[in-house]
Amino acid sequence: MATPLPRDPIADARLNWERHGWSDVAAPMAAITAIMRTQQLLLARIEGVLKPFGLTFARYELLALLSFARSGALPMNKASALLQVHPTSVTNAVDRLQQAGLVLRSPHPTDGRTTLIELTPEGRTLAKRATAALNSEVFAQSGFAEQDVDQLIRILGTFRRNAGDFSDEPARAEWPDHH
Amino acid sequence: MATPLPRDPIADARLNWERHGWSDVAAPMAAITAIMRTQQLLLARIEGVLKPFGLTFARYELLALLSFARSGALPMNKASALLQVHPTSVTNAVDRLQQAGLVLRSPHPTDGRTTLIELTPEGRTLAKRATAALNSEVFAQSGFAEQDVDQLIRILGTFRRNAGDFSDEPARAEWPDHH
DNA sequence: GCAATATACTAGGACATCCAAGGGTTTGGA
DNA sequence: TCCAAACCCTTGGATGTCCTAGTATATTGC
Repeated sequence: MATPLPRDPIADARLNWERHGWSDVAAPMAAITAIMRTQQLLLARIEGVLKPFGLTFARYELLALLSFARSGALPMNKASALLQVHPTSVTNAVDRLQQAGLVLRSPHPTDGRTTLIELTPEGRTLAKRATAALNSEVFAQSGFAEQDVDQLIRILGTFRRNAGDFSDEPARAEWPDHH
Repeated sequence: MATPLPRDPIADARLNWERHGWSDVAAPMAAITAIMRTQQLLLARIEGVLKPFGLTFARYELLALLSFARSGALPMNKASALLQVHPTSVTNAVDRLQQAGLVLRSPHPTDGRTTLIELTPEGRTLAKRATAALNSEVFAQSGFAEQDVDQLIRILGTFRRNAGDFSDEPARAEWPDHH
């Protein structure tokens, strides 16, 4: 990480927007830019913690998702939907996790199109250890005040719902589409 | 964008964290995951608007930065610092912008190590048009309530300062002043 | 003044993401 | 029944980000 800048570049961008007569959108521009930059900082922090485990964030997310599935296995398209990434990104992650012996592919019992991703014992162990590391080194020291965490969850939750990520109301339980 | 999920996957992840006895870090985990996902959604929206201009967000950011520099030119290392990306990312962006005739490289008048990035007239025009599009199609319809925008700017600003992005005090001080 | 150190940019490689396209499997309507 | 449409996964290509290393230029210190 380089030396801190003397001034906040996003605050400066906001001033530039206002100076050019775009005051009406200067604040949302600043908020959105701040989200982009914060994501970059958080991702770097997370990847730093995962590196000793030979994992990237994308691979960790898949591993963690599998570890929470009761059977330890999920169809690839389901993983793609839950992680909200493109199917090819899941293919990529599975390729590498499989090469590392952390997951394996198995055919779906009834649907010949579908491939199941299955956690190996090594994969389950590594997921546990990596989660413990993230919990203590990132999430427990997130850098956000407690009430700000709640604000973020609320604000970004509303945004994501409006963006079409999901459709439920806050707090309910049901598992859909068991085929 | 696929069909909305019936349930919020991040809220589910939070429940999983709590069920495994990690309640103390479940909320920060959810907040951080939400930031990652929100960034992904916003980036996709922005890139969609910029695509007709032949720009990506990375190239647009550089173009916009140059357009706010009085001389329309910046040293590459300065651009790297202000955009807070790795120098090689700037090299990459400049390569492509130069190929498109939007910027050009010129030697620094006094420092032989430094290369200046200069906006061409075409680059300046395109920056204006792209900014207008982003303002009306993204920032003016950000999907955040007005007071939530302020919250985001405050929360993420504090985070970025603590993370070492910059060192100045907030522009509009609500805290006791010390001059 | 000259060598050692620091700084600036670029080349090459690893990863991740998306899109477009292709081949196999299933489903559903004529 | 049967073929077209829908669905699932993978391959190949484009982009962006970072890291490491290498080259060139400046600055510093003796």
